[in-house]
Amino acid sequence: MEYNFREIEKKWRQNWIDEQVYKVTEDESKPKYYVLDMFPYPSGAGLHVGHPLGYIASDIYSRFKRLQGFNVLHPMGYDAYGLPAEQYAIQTGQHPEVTTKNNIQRYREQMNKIGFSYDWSREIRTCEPIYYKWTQWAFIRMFNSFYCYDKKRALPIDELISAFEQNGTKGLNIACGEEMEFTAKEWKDKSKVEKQKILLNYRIAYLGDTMVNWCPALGTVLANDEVVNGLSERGGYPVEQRVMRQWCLRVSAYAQRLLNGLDKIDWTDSLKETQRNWIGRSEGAEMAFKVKNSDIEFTIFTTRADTIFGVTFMVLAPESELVDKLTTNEQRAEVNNYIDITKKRTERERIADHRVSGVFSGSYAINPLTNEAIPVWISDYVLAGYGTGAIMAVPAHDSRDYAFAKHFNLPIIPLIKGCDISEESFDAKEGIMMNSPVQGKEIPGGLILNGLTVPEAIAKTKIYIEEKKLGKIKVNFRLRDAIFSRQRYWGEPFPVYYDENGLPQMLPDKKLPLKLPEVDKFLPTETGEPPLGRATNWAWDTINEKVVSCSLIDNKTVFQLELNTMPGFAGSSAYYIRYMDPRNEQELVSPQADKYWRNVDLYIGGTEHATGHLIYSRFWNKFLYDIGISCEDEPFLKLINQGMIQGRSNFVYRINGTNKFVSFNLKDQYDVTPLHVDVNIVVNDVLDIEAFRNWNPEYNTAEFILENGKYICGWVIEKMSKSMFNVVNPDMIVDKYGADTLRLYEMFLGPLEQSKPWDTNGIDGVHRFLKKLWNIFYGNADSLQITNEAATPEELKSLHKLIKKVTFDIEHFSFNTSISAFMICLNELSTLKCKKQEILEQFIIILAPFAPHITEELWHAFGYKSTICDAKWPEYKEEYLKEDMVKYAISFNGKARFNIELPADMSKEDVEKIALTHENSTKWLQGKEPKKIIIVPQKIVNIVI
RNA sequence: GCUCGGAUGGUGGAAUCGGUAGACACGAAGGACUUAAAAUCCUUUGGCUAUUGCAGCUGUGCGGGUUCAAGUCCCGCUCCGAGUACCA
Repeated sequence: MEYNFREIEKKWRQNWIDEQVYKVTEDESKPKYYVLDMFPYPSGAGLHVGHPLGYIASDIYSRFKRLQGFNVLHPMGYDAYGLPAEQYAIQTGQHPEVTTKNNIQRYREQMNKIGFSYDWSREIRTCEPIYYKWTQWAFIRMFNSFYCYDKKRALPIDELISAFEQNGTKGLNIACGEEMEFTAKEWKDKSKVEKQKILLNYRIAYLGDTMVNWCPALGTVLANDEVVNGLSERGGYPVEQRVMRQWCLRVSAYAQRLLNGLDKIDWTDSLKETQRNWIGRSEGAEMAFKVKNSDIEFTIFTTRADTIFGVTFMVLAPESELVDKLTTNEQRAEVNNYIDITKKRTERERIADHRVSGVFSGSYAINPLTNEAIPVWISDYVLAGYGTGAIMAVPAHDSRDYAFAKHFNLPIIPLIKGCDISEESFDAKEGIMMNSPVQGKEIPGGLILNGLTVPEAIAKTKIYIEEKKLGKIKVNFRLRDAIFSRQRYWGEPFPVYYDENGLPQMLPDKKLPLKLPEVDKFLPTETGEPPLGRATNWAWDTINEKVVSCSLIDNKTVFQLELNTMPGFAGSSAYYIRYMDPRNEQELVSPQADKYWRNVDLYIGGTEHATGHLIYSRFWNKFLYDIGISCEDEPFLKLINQGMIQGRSNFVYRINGTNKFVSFNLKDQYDVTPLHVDVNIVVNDVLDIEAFRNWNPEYNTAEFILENGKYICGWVIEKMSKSMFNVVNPDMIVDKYGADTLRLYEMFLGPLEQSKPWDTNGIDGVHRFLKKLWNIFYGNADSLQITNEAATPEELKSLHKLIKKVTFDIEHFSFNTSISAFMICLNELSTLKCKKQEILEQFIIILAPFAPHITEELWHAFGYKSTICDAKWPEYKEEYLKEDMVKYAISFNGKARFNIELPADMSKEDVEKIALTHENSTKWLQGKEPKKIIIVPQKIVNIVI
């Protein structure tokens, strides 16, 4: 009987759906294991062959864990809100919901064909109200919380209000936008509106004025990656920097916890490092500088307090509020001119173009350690958003300050003995201090750093600053708060309306979800409002607590609802929690479900989410942990990044000016143009000439110059894309070879975490393996050719070697090597002509996670029901693996010379004796006495002469 | 610039604790079966030298080092990839 994979796979796909074998529920009798894939954005192009890589790996792991007796939660869903569907809607008028639904259906069909063991009853879609209700709910919780650094957690905002009422801001160590100070009395005297405004400075979800990329032509804020060279990625319109009032999440409050948490989780070092860099903790000091002839004082942040004696100027960011205060009348015109110029430059331009620019403010600051007056400059190399937006410049020991000083001819004072600063600054934190203070400028009782090493100087300066109250030790983070508003249609609406004072108010929980309204077009309004401004029913009636027509807005009881929507990461930040209890309408997750499933044990996905989703998710989870919803502080215990699958494009070579094509190895003899050719009509780099003629009418009459009767194509690795004709669709592979072959092949391609090109050149190998397996069972017969004879030691050894290897490999996510092991074992078994059920049964079980369809069919042929229900992962037994004879390599001075086979239980001394007296040994020893003999058990006997 | 990876036959890749490098697979060459093709099976396959027979040398990007023994560990480079970037 032939291996008819099409029929087998179809049959079992249906059976699994009918029997609901993948449905899981909380089961206290079994240990839980949660395996999660990063859910996809359902794009119009469908899945290509690169998408399933991680899904196959996680599926193998899930099935493996299930066979080991774990209760495995393995869900899938869709990150359904997003830009492409909205852009498509703008162009075609097609509602994004319709496009999204169609795309989801296609994704689902494609995934079903690959035989994944998802519990589809738990499917979630971020754009469905039953799901986004809880995104909105969590947002309201964040609005009603603040972050306390002392308790290291989020707390209800009411606690902050009572703290203000009792002591004002005294003694509070809490996350905020700008530092505020007031007494309890001052607080009580403030109006209700003022109080609300102050509270926004502390809420975890807050409305704040932040610098954004604003694209006037598109009428929306753009994310950094949507802006290319100062122009919008879509349409190429200019983008400007603008301060806008936006919803933000105070992610920065969690910076230290996000950093600490990395030590507790099993992620790759490189990914942890990426997150550490992104969080960017830097320890330093904040120091106050007085302005000469003024009572103004400003603070700067520095990690090099030790270089204070080398400060020769100060620099303010152009956006800093201090600029206006410190600019003197003589300099005002010049400063304003400079500010105007920098405003027009986009963030991109500033980053791309590092030319030195700046302007003198006219003011001088007083160095608190030397009492010298130093000029205050303004330059765009200082960023408003980091630290205090002001720096002390030490040109001798900072390359940017150095460039600035050289350009404007400002003094440079070297502080490290022997450093050469004629060409560039000396930035390293090493060496012995000098000029600190400069000889002859010592202040009685002042700080002296001369002769100390840099680390000693840093420590001493910090202590001095604190003692003299010149400043304080401060830890700064690069991690910034997340901007949470988008001027988009296709996203979660905010459960927010604006009251008569323009202050945001949350909708009551019981009225959630606030559903996305219908609009006539998916564009901004004529007055520049976001698309939701087009909705006619988008006002909140506070009396009847429902959405009503905008025409009823009176700003007394009926108010405007928020017009922004939430960004893409809103829905993906806590989806893994929702899978635990996806249909619960009363709670985000029931405490029972949460306590059972806890968090994700294994998360597989791409590395591109390192500084986005994986930071937001950890933040979101920590918040839910603080408010008692999630019982775990970290959401993803182990994380594996699957590599990207690149395209492998094929080329044909057309002789210029003709319709003649020359084979790859002969092309150098002609004047040719390489042309992309559809990889689907090329097999092992050999062109299917007939298919090529039919591929494009232009090539109907094409002629070919062949080598060895074949047309060989050239190839190159590039991104998988339609325009390169290198997109390979998984459906096609499933159709041609079957899902099991696709699964095995994608794993066999190479290490999971490595990026690699898709290349079907080796797919026959794994397909042959499955055919060979089938032939062991059926051969040419139509009935099973299996016996009940007892297995021989050789057969048992081959099998148990395999069990040991595959168990180890799966646990280490080394799927490519386990497939090799299957092939080796199958070859051994066919050499032994093994047809024994005892052996083959177990072979089938361990292959089941990799190739579920064929194994299910063969398992069923044994008379069992389903590997998913009645199979158990076998344990290997060392006793079967024992070798009777051990091969020793006899080596002289580390060079292996010959092999001998000796009984495994022979003592070291006897092995030594035999090795030395072996006839071949005398040749190498030449009568000399060996200096040393080293025996590595079961491997090598090394004789040192 | 900084951080983190990587470099092994014609190709994808193995070598899990420093122990006979090249498993497994593809491709290629030769052979068997077949009217023929497909499918299947067998042999060879890092390079060089030798080949009637054994065999020998060399070899994991480059240059050093440690060790009886290095693809693996240490030092110094080269190249490639990823992330990040005026973060004071």
